[in-house]
Amino acid sequence: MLRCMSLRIALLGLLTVSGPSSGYDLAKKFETSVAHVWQAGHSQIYPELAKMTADGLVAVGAEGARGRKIYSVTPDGEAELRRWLLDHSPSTTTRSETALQAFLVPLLEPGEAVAVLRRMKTSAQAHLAELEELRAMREAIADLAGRWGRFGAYALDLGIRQTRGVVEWADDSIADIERRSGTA
Amino acid sequence: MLRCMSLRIALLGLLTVSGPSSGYDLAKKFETSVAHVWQAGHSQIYPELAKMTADGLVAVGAEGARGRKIYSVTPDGEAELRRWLLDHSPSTTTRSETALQAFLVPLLEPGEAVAVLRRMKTSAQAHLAELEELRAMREAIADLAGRWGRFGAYALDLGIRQTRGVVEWADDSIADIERRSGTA
DNA sequence: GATTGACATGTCACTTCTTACATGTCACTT
DNA sequence: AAGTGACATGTAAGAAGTGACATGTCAATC
Repeated sequence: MLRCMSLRIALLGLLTVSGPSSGYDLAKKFETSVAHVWQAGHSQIYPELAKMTADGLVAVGAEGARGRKIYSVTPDGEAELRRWLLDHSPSTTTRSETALQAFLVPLLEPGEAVAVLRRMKTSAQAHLAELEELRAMREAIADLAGRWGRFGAYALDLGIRQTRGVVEWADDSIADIERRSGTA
Repeated sequence: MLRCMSLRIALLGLLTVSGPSSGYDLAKKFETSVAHVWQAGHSQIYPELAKMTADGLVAVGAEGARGRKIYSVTPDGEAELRRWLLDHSPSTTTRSETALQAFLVPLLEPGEAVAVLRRMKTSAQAHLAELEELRAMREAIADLAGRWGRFGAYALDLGIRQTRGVVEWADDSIADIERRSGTA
């Protein structure tokens, strides 16, 4: 019954920091920023912007070259975003394939389980490197990119900590399995 | 084009450790175990079990009292589960309302941002207490519940670490915002 | 002048997920 | 005998999300 707001909130936030932008621009910026915390493709973004326009949260200003529609956040949209951030307790329902593999891994033989955990560690390390590079780039251009301020910075920090946590967890779990299977 | 397997994998895993069970039993056990990593209700579980039966991954043995259908994992089902664990690299697409709030929080005034982060910390602490109690209970009955072995234990450990990470992150972020707004 | 490729916006079919509704069984109480 | 409540299995409508397809613009190259 209650509409899931996350996508529209993400778009409102992105549009707020970007200033007036086309759907195309938003979709591009989306995949290198907000997509790290809320995945969505252009086939979801375009219809959502249309609905948000109908609901008065954003408005189309000028229509630029090549049929670009330039969206801006309306006062209603700003209020909606603020309300969601201030009043909405985020739902905790999880759906993570990584966590599911972690859950099920004891069903395998110790050797196989260790192999799976090693793969998980490797991909977490790769992800970590990506995020750390992103943060390094952000810090390097911090003075130039004042426009964005700390937008996304705390989430990036959280992502880095969580991913480091996965690497450490994988190490400890591998050690645990080897200890248990060695003594068994 | 490629089917999302997570729900059927979760059910195969649960059915493997539970032994032959009814859909009802599976749904009950699901919500206190696998649901922590992959949320699903009975209205998704019953149809999925039917599809899995059609695909030969599980089979209905006896039909017990009150129309209970007792499912078991078939050799094909076991193979499917093993294959997914061994060969499938989990997709990394995230969709977390908490992380989205973390992302957008710099759009608020410092005071408001701190309030939001405090709320996030509180709910993370509550979640942490829940998970730690779950682990304490598991350890207490470890000898009796040999049936389940380490099933779910590594995921629980990961969840506890991640949730502790959120608490620490919230503390550090609050301190960061207060420092920045104090000197500004 | 034709082709290529980035720009730009959308739709469509399909799967997945959520909430609420619907139906019936059986044990135990009153 | 009737009622309550846990047991047990489903369906249905609609929202959300995915991947592929469709269409057209414009600038630069060949």
